Amino acid sequence: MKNTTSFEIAKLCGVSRGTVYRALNNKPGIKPETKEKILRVANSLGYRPNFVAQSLVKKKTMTIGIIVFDLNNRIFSQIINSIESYGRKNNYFVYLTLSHKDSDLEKEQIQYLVDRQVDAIIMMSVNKGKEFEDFLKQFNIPIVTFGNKISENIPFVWINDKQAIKDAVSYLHNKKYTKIIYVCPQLGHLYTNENKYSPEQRLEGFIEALEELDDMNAEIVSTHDYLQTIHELVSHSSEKIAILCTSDIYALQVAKSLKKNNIKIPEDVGVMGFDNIDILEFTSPALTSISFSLEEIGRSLFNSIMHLINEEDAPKEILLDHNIIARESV
Amino acid sequence: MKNTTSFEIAKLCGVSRGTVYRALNNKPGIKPETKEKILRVANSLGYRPNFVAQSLVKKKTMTIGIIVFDLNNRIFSQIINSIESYGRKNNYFVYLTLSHKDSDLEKEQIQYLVDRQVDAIIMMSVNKGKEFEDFLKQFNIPIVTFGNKISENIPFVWINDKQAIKDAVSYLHNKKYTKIIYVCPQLGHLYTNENKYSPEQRLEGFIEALEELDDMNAEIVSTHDYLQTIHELVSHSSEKIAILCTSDIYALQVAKSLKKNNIKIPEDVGVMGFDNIDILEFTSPALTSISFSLEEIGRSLFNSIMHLINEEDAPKEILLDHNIIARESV
DNA sequence: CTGTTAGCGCCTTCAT
DNA sequence: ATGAAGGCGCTAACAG
Repeated sequence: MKNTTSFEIAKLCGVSRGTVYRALNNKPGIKPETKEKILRVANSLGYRPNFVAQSLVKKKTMTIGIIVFDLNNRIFSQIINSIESYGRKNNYFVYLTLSHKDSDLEKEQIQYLVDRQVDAIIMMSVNKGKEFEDFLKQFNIPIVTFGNKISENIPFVWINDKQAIKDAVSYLHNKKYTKIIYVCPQLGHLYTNENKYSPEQRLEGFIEALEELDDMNAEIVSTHDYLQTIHELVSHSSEKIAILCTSDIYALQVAKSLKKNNIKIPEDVGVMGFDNIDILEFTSPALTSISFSLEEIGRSLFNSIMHLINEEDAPKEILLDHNIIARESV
Repeated sequence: MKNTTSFEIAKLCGVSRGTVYRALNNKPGIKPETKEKILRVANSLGYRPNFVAQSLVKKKTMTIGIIVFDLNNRIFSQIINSIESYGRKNNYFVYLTLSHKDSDLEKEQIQYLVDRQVDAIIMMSVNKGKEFEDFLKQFNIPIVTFGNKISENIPFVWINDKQAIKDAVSYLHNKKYTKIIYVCPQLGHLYTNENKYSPEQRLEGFIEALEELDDMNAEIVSTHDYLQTIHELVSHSSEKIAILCTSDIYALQVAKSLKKNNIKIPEDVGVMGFDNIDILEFTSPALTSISFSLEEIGRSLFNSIMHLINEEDAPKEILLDHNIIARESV
């Protein structure tokens, strides 16, 4: 069963397609009676404009492409959830594509999104640097990023990672901890080209924070066997130690490992996470973490992308608020 | 900067668009030399076919619409993750749309997806029943569902909820529990039209399981203040009680509440969840739960939808395996 | 006010 | 082996 077209309505009403178009799109210059008749007929036929044809001629698809690593990370899900909601209210639909942290795949996905004429792209990218920026420039399409900044020239919405870690250190300092074990993903591999802007910023924040303190010792753990390393560090020390993790998943892992070794949190050692994922309250002890609003990040991303789509400027960097959610683990 | 079209290539090569088309699409009936030349020119111009134009004429957009409640539920994220992966390998893109459990919104989203000419829809629906089935039928578009079954006529991929709960009960029975408190969402409201197929199946499974056992007491808790209710049930009883929750979130909530009241798990009372979300191992005690592969559900959904798109039959019901992940809470 | 016409960029059939 | 022409369904400028 074919869809009815504006042409069929025209025939049925004994008018031209131009007139039908005017009626359907509230264009001026049409007699009220004919307009009404056309609308009535269109309605009775269940007429729906062909969106693809519209897109073709208008060169606008009312869709936004989103690229993230995957949906295992709750952060991505929640940001997408937020973008989708704002999108819907503005008649934008969302293409969801995953890069699986594969830089070639990511580029491929961008190419495909562009092929499909999306009006804009929102992404957290694996790629980075000038070359990638040029790659993006060639498409001449609005792009907004989050999490990992690509360059100063591409709008970026996130939190102030550096300050967040500084705040965490200061929080721990106030709690009289004398040593912080900082747990983060591996950085600075020369052989990888992965964009690790966010973790890098956090590490910088950590180092800067330490420089401002003279009564705080520190250790940075980023190896694969970090649990083992931490265990050793904790065992052979008489200091008051806090373990500051750059993601809640690390923190949960650490807490589990400590408990298994009968090390008490927070009595023996403190643990702090980052992201404030939704189940922290269910662990015991409940984990202290750094929180920020993913809903707001989504809103801000959408906001910026709308500006760009409308050929207005968008801020090159928007850093939203974060705050420490104090629970029992530290 | 405009995109190059096949027409421009034609001009540059001094051939017609038809010939360009043949070259670009590996169609027979073209001299190798001209083909090569066209391809070379196309390549040097960075030619990319206009996907929208293609969709218009082919009446195929190579996109699948997905509708779920929202992305707060990890289950949805993971299923979508899976579908996206299979989709990508087959050149399908995914429109992600959320219904927020709003039945009108869900219908609207379906309409919009159809307007955008998606090739198929995969969804977990809020709507149900004959009327909704007819609503869907009118679009004449491949649809596959999961989680909540709409009707016997619309393909459905999920697990055997009923059997899963039966297995859980039998597992608890073997563990010598004499009473089960079953925690589930509110069901059977006459004034709501929400599709609660999955929770209903689970409840039926629970009731059937009980009927087969004569040494098992039970209590069903589905009120909003279930934590309070449970607390009372647990306090005033000398039986060996297990609390069987139809979702891990309930189970976590219950466990937290019990711990707060100094009731020990599993010594004083057992707790069991459903879904086996990824952080159960981090709680203490680690929660026993019912697990099933969301990756497989995604794969199966995609598989069925491909069959339907290719106008082949797809099974009306596919129930994948589940199994109990024994941890410490029961 | 309404009709005509020419695209958008691609696919497809029919001639040559 | 190639070209010409019509069509997908809608938009938009121009006539009348």
